[in-house]
Amino acid sequence: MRDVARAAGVSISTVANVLNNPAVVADATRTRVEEAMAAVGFVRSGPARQLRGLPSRLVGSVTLDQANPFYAELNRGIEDRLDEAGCLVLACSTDIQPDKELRILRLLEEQSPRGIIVTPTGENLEQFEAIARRGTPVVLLDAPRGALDLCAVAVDHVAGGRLAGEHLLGLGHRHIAFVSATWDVPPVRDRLEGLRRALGEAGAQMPVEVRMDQGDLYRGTEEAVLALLALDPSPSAVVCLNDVAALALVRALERRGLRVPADVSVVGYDDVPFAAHVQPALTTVRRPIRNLGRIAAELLLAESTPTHHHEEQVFRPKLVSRATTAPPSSLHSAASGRRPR
Amino acid sequence: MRDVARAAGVSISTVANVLNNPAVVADATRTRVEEAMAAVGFVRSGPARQLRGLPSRLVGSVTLDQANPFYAELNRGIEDRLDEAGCLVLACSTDIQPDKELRILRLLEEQSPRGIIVTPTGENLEQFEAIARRGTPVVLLDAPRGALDLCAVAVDHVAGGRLAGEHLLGLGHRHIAFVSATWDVPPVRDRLEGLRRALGEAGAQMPVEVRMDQGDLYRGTEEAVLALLALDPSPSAVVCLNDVAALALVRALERRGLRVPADVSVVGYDDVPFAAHVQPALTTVRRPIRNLGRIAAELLLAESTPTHHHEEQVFRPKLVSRATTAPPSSLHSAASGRRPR
DNA sequence: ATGAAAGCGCTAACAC
DNA sequence: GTGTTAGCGCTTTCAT
Repeated sequence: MRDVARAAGVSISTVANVLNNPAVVADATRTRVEEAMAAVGFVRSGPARQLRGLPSRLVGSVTLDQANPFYAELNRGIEDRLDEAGCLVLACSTDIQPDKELRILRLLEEQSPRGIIVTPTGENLEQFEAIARRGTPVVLLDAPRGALDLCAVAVDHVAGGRLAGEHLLGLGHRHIAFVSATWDVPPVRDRLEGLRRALGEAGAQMPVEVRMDQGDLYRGTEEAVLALLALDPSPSAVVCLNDVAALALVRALERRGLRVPADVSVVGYDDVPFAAHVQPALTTVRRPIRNLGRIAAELLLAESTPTHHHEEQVFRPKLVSRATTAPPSSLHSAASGRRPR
Repeated sequence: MRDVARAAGVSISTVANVLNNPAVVADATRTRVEEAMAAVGFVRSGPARQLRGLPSRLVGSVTLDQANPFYAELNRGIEDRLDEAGCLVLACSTDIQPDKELRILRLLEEQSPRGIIVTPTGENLEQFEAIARRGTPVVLLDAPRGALDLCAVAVDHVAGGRLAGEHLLGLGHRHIAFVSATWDVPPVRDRLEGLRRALGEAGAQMPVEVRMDQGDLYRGTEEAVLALLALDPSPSAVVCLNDVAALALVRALERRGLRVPADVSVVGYDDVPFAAHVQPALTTVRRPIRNLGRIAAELLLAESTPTHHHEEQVFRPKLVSRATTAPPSSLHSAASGRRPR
């Protein structure tokens, strides 16, 4: 700004005025200053403005893994809304490691961003309240607000799990397994809980949980399939924690000679973009991914309005029936205690 | 820092010393200051540090669309390398709109980030040199360095297109189409160019280009398939600009009763994570996506070393032969001028 | 309509 | 070992 002022032969505050209050500046002066800005290649300093207390244009988005199709899509929703407000997304992945999450949150907080949208890795949600108290608004994603003094956008995963269960029950399945991951996270536990409730209320057998190592998608799914087949009675259907796992599982099942859905039904979760385009197309529990992101960004932006009250938006997922589910094979329904080979 | 100093009964510079030069501070004082920091809930101000000229911890990543599996994966590679250096990624999408790209670049530059990694939407690469001249290092991704005074990580897409062509020629295909998008971007043009060269050298018929509207994946692919079928001779194989398009095309082909690869072969591009897991698994031209991101981040970080020289890293893609390609059906090879119904 | 001056939170060079 | 001070680029109040 000093350079611009000198080049235009005016004071620094006049330059400031053409920037922040152009109406107050004489037309001739303004033009001169604008030309000077172009000539000098002037770029306003965000950090300096922030130091003066103006709102930051940065928003943190902390997800479990931005490469995962679900979070990639979510971040895009966040970006779209923030872009409308002239803000930028800081995309971070925790890999479900609480210490990495902590480190990232600290780093983010140091940038004094406009706020942070976070998908927590664990149960310890107080740390987010602490961040908010220190002055950086936090909105929780995929975590219930509970008693917290924060905004949240949540999905009723218990209802989602129930939806998956009821769909399979309706098709006649009685032995249903749940494939989870080696790590644990409340949204996944809730899906299993919902499935449990659906099966319990129908008097069906409780779901067996098989954990799949997603670190090595290939070996992990092979082992999960073996574990599934080793069950007695072997399940006629399996609900997966998400679509990525479901797709991998379908392939592993097929490699072992089992047909989906003829021999085993599979239901995914999320309805990520590829779910409708794989073969067979995934039956899945849909949540409006991009919109989740938009709403989270919306709540975050609203935090800076004077009359703001914290708010929770809860989404109810829907079942999308496609081609990976069907009634159980005669083998399963005729002799449910028998294991097909 | 003032609050911390007061709480610890020391001066501000002592607080600064425990932060930046802890060795020089007496143990007792240091502990006292550290306790005060915890009590006050002290968070260092990034903006203030930057104002003092210290390196920023922010790096911009400007891609065509961060929700696209290719860029999601790329950003993860960038994030992984930056994380090691304590830096954060600002993930932006241009949607291939030059004006949006310009706006985002400006916004990014205002944050005075450590640098910007950009996948350009167009041919006008001088703007990036201008940004670099103004002090924000830029590394080009998926664009050739050319005569530019910038770092770049590029992929030899001409070689990639050629690979796809040679693979299909080797299987016996002579009539090959190329599916591009409604927009144009140099990396895609290069793939077509490579394909052209391969076919030309083999004396095969030049590829026909069919543009697919990716805005509406469903209708876009339907129309693309119709256009493909309307060709005379109808192609026995098609090369797609990327894996997302390839997957959609395979599905649309199947909906029209054509089998892949029995009736038509399809080759994708990129080898995104799902490519190996769809059915039939995509034959594709692979580039090391995550690594591309890592290297780009690496080059960017290296810009701040004193002895830095701009550098270009060129990657040569590889063909991954999977299940969407096979020799042409007898129909095609017997009567190449005839169109199957 | 334009300019002078203070201060945001921090760092670094220097004095004590 | 600890404190004093100047200044990074900007905004804003107040004077002219």
